[in-house]
Amino acid sequence: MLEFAILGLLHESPMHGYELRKQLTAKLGAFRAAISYGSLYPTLRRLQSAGLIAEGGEPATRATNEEVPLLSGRRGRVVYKITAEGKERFQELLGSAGPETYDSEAGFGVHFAFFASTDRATRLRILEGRRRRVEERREGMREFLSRAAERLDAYTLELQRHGLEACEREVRWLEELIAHERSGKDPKITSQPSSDLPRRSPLKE
Amino acid sequence: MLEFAILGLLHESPMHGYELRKQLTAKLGAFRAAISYGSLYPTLRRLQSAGLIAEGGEPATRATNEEVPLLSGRRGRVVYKITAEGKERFQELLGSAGPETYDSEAGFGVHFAFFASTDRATRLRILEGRRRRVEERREGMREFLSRAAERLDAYTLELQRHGLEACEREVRWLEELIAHERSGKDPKITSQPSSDLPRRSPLKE
DNA sequence: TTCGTCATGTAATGGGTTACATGATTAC
DNA sequence: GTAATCATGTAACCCATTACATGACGAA
Repeated sequence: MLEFAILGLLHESPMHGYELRKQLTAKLGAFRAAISYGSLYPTLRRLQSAGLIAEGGEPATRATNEEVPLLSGRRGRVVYKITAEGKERFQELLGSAGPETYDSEAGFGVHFAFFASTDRATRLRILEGRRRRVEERREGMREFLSRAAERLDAYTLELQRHGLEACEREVRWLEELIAHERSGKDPKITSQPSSDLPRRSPLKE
Repeated sequence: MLEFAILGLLHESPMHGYELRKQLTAKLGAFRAAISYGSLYPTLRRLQSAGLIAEGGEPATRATNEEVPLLSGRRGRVVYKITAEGKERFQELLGSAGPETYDSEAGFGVHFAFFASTDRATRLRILEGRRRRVEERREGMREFLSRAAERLDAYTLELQRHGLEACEREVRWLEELIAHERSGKDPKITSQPSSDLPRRSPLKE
């Protein structure tokens, strides 16, 4: 998961670890807490050893100022960039549709977060796979609820009901997204019909 | 988490490992996948070593038949029961309101699943603590969305929006539960107003 | 000069999972 | 007799976390 996310971000632009964590927190924040440095830095090491990323990228071209921040002798930032093998690996992970892609919130979430880097066919495959999983889960809970409701205490029941509702909502959400993919347009912003937030420009793909 | 859940279930009735897993899956299934035996059995060992549970309970009195299933010489089932120290520990965990109780889905979920074994004051404390956390998270996402929306691609944005919505719904849910606790009644079953599922009897407490 | 935040890292630990191994019991 | 499911367990691994340690840089 971390590997995937790091490759995905470095695919967009070179970055150092600290910045990477901030971006990660932003990109994955919807379904996951911030990752720790104790996890991030060792992973960067591992990716570097594996040849998927390398030191010495030019950090994202920020405007005109920004005169190379004179980090001569000191420990300073280590800017990483993705390598050719890294890009290959990232594409491989993007397209992979194993159970890990649908099972966990995290697995699906990371893939979704990088949907902008994939083609429509892959997006549809993943969305449909996820929908199937959530539907299975939903059916399991429904069946369980109708069979065992009388043996459960009120709180357990309420928890179950809440979980079931979450499944139902996720299925609806996925269905909208699937329909939208099929229609060939950008994912719509469903919550702010009269929002002051700017509409997205077409996806690069 | 596992420790808590095991103690909670054995508090209700003695059980062997396999059965424990099934019950666990049922009770925690709303927010968590089934736990593995590779995790369950070692934990049972640990709890036994710690003196919180002990071998040799009478499994839940099931009807009249059930002539002690002659497990004489073989490996057979190992039925565990909770000890006095175990009960003490369970009460301690039930009442504990550290960050782990609110932060993770799992931490809150386990506590909630055993709400029937707690007093109203503890329930309220936990529900309000959880609400505060989710509100914080919600605010963080709102702020982020309004600040950074134009720099995000459509999919990341949609993921963010979906996450925010989930937070908002959870807060509403918690609010209902809190109001209900304060009113002094059982948690209502909100989804099946004309359900054929039986209504719950008053909570034991 | 001190505080916040930027920035990188290590060691110990945690809390699980998967895969494997074994065997009894029940239903067909 | 054979397949499903009940039942218990171990070993290897995974993917992270927390706590700790270090230090530079900018702003008050």
